Amino acid sequence: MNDTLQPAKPYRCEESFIHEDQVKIAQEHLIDGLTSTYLARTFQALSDPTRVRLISALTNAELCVCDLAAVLGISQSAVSHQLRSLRDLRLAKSRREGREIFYTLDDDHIRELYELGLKHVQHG
Amino acid sequence: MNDTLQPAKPYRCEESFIHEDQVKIAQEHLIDGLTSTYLARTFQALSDPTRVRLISALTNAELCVCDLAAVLGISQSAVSHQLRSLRDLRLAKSRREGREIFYTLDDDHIRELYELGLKHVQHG
DNA sequence: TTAATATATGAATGTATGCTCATATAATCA
DNA sequence: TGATTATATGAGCATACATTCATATATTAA
Repeated sequence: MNDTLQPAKPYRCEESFIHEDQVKIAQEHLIDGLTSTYLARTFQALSDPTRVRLISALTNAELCVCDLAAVLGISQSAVSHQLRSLRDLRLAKSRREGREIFYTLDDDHIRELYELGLKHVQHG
Repeated sequence: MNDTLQPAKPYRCEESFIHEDQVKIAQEHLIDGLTSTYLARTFQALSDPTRVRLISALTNAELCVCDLAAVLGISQSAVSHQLRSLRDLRLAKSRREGREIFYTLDDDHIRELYELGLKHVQHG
């Protein structure tokens, strides 16, 4: 039959990739939905000024909730809520001593992430 | 006069720091409000699954909007909106070629941040 | 046991954000 | 020029989130 009767549809984006080679590379590095969700959550934990300040305060010291609130100048409740986020996402961990609870960064990845981000901000 | 008539107020959190030494260290590392805002915004750019996937696709390839949409399997409009966020926050940059616009990561800090975050997620 | 203190948490509220839909802009092609 | 294609963007909507307020839990002191 005559293939030309139905003109080939234009090489449009919705139907096929335009730049096959680059797309191939991109597909190899593309992360899946679940990984992207977890990764996004990690960065999300650092996406608030208050939490970033908490991280900065904890980079080299172990502090109780009360002192963290005082250092940042915000309410105890607000600090507690944010610390919970940091704890849930394994960015910070806590230790009880009597009626106080002391917080530190969970591991060195966090400090590295924080410092790398800071470098980016201060460099631009 | 007798100092004991007015009992010294308890060493409460609202009035003074409890752990002076740790507080001092924390204060030295505490970042100011403006810096924390900028830093938080940078992380915020990475705090969404779609944007993280865009970053992952761009780690080793330069892609046009259309191919990015196809690779991620989402609408062109959604991609454009997210690319704008990435551009505004200097995580990605664009280059026009005819009617196509190609995106790449803005600099190596971004790739490093992404890879460090990924390491954290995959390690836990 | 009662009071005081440190921390956590649920509800409410205002604000931000991500997507979709429709449309605008910009570049190429016929 | 008019049609097509690639990308950008504004409005609208539904959802998520950060803070505050009130209150609960847990530990120590009296």
